[in-house]
Amino acid sequence: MAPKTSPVDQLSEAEAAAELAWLAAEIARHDRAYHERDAPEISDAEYDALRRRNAAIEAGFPALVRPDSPAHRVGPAPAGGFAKVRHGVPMLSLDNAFDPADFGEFCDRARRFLGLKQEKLEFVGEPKIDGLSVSLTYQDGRLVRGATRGDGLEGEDVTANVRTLPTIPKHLKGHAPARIEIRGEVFMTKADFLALNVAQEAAGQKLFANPRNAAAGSLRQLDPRITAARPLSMFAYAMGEASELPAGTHWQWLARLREWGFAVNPLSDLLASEDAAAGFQAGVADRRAALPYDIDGVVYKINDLALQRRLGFVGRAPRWAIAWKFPAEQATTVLEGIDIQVGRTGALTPVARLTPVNVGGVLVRNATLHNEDEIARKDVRIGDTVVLQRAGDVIPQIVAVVAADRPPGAQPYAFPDHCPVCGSLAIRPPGEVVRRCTGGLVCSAQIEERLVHFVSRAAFDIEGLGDKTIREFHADRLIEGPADIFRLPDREAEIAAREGWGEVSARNLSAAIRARRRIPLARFIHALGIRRIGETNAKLLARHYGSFANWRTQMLAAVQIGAEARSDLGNIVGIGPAIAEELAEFFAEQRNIATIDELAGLLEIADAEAAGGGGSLAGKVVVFTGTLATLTRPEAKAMAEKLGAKVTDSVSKKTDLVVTGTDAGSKARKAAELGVRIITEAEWRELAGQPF
DNA sequence: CAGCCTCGAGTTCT
DNA sequence: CTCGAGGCTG
Repeated sequence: MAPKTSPVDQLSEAEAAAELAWLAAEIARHDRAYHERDAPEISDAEYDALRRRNAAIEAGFPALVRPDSPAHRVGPAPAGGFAKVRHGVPMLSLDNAFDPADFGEFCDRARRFLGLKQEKLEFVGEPKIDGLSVSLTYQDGRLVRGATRGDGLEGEDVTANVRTLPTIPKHLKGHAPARIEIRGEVFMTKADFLALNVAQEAAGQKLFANPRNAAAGSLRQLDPRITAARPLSMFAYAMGEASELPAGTHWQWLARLREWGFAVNPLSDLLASEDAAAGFQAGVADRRAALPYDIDGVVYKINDLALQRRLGFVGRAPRWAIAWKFPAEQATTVLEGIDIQVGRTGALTPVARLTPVNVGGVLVRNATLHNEDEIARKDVRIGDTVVLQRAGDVIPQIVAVVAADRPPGAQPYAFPDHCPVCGSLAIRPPGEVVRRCTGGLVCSAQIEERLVHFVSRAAFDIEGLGDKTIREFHADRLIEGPADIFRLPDREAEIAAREGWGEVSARNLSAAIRARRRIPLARFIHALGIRRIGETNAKLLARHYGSFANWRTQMLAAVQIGAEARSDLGNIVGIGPAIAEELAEFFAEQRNIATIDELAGLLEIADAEAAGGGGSLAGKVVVFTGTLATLTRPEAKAMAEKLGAKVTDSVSKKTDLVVTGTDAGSKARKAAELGVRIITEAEWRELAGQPF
C-alpha cells in the first residue's frame, strides 16, 4: 500500500507516480462499492481524504496527472450534501416557441440549415412535463447512476434516491448496449401533490408550492427512505451518452425505451408533417386540465436521428427540437395597496402589494409598477382586480385592470410629490420618467441604500456584512455614514453582545473589514454611489486620474471651472456633460468632501493601473450570457479584461465574442442573428488558457 | 439630428 | 432582464 503520510514536497517523482496510480485504483474501487453496490467500505470522511490527497499530489506534480485521474470523474460529496456529477453529454435547454409563427420559423431555419427546399419535416410531439430532468446511466443493463440536471454540465448524484422510483427499471429488459444514458422527467401527479401537502400539514411540515417543487424536494432527500415514501414517477424521453451510435428515428427509440421497461408518455405521437403540429398542440391543450400531471407545453423533435446529428446545436440548445409553450399563465388578484420604495439615488418606485395569488406555480405577493406613467397608463387603482402574468417566466407583471370589478368610489392613484420616508419634496425633471426625493444627504432611506451599495459585491464587498446587517446597524445607529464601517472593529465587544452575534462572528467581521482597508481606486469611486457613476465609469475615471489625490484635486478644479466639461473630464472618452455635471455636483457639496477625506484617512486607496497593453483579446468586445457553471460573472469579466478585452452587457454588431452559459436567452439569439461568434463556457476557458 | 450602442438602476421569488 | 437616458457616429 502506498504511504499516505509523507508531505507532498518530500515525494520523489517515482513515489508520486506510484501513489497516484494506487489512488486512482483505490478511489475507483470505492466509487464502485458506493454507487453500484450501495455498500461503501469506508466513511465519507476517509473517502474525501483520499481525494484530497490525490488533488494535493496532482498539484505538486502536474506532469504526472493520469488520464484516468479521479479528479476528472465524480466529485467529492460535500459535507451533508450530494456528490457532484459531470454529465458526459451536457443536458441542454430548449428554445421556446409561443405561436405558430415561432414554430414555422424554427422549421424554416432547420430546413435552411439542411439545404432542403419544400420538403416537410417529420416530428415527434411529446407533452412537456413540468417536473425535473434526470439522467440515468446503465452499465451492461444495470442502473449504476442517477443524476439531476443541475446546471446542465454538472448535476447531483441521486443514485440511491432514483433507485426507489418504481417507474425506473433497475435492470433493462432484453438486449441493452454496454453503456447507455437515459434521460427522463421525474414528476408527481397533481392528486399526489395535494395529498402530500395534507400529510405535510398534519405533520407540521413545510408545504410545497406546486407539484414540481414537491417532486424536486422529494428527489433531493438525503435519506432515500423519504424519497421512497413519496409518489414519484418518470417518463423517459431520450438517451444521452451511449456506447453505440444511435440510428433510425426518435420514434423507434421511444419504442425501444418502452421495451426496456420505461414509461413513455402515452400522448406522444408521430407527426408525419410539421403541418400537423398546430393541431397536435391544440389537442394537447384541450386535454391539459384533465391530465393527472402538470404540463407547460409540447416538445417537438425532428424524428430522423441522422438529421438531428447534422443539425447539432447552437449555443445551449439543439437545432432539432423546440418547446412550444402554452400561453403564459395568468391570474387575477386584488391590488391591496401601492408602496413607494426610495432607492439609493432617491428614485421613487411604486410597488404593488397584492392579495397573494398563485401564478404559474409561484405565490406572488408583489409586482413592480415601474413608475408614475405606468400607473396612469393602465389606470391602476387601489382595490382594483388586476390581471397578473409572469413575463418570460420570471418577473410578475400587471397586465390589465378588470374594469367591471372596480369598487365604487375608487380614486385614480395620486403619486406622492413628497418622499414617504423623509418628507422632502420629490421632483420629476421635465422629460424624465422618474420622480426623485430631493432629501439627498438627509433622507434616511437614501442613506441606507447608499450604505448597502457601498458594501455591495462590486464595491467594498465585505464578507459577513450584507444588506440585512447594514440595515440593522444603520437602524441602531451603529453605522451612520460609510466611515463608521471601518470603526466597527473598535466596537467588537458591543457587536458580540448583539442578538444573533457572538464573539466569533464579531471577530470574523472585524477581520473581514480590515481585509478591505486596501481598495483599488476604481472600486472606491464606484462605492461612493454617485449617480451615473457605475462600475464602468468608475473604472474610466480611475484609469484616467491614476491616484485618489489626483482625482480629488481635478474634481475640485472641475467644480471651480464650472462643470461645462471645460475641465479635464471632457477628455475622457465616454464621459460627457451629464456625467461631468453629476461629479461636479457631488464635489460641490462640502459634506461629501468631508466624507471621502475621512474615508481616505481610514483606508489605503490603491492607484489604478494605466490603461492599455496587449493581451490575446486586445480590443475585442466580449459578452457573457446565461448561467456560467465554473466561473462567477466577476471572475469571467476579470479574466477577459486581463486578456485586454472589453466586457459589455448587450450584444450588438460591435460584439466580437459571446460566451454562453446555461439558459442563455435573448442575447444568444441576437448574437446568432448578427452572426457573432458564439462559444460555450468550456471553449472560453480553453481560449483564455484556463481549461478545466 | 437620428439611430445605434452602452451604461446604470431597479426588481421577483425560492 | 428590461427600460430609460447619455454619449458617440454618420
